Amino acid sequence: MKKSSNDLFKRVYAVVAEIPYGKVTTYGTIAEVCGISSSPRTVGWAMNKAPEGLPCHRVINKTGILTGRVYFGDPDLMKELLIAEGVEFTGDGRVNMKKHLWIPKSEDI
DNA sequence: GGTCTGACTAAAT
DNA sequence: GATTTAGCCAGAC
Repeated sequence: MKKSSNDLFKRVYAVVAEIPYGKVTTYGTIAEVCGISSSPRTVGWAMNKAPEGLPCHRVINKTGILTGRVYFGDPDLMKELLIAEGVEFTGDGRVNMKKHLWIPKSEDI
């Protein structure tokens, strides 16, 4: 009975689901908390299959760019959602993670 | 069962 | 300074 990987997915979903309102995080941060700091791709890939109700729009890349925004169905939907939550954007179209970057805790999972 | 891709990141060229 | 490769984990074909 080792579930091996399924547990990893649960961690990723748990972290993303714990992102507070008006906050954002990065794939690398989530991966690090999940214990796979070397594979942030796995986190993003999990987002691809993320179930509904998961605020995956609060998960962005380290540059602050809304990656995978097209996967929402509307390329601007992701940005609109963050703006609606009070997240600030820079003139470059990037998220002001300096103020809204939220770092989860492994003990919180 | 082997191969490939994938919403990332960092280092190397 | 910008582009490309390499690394990693897990699922889909």
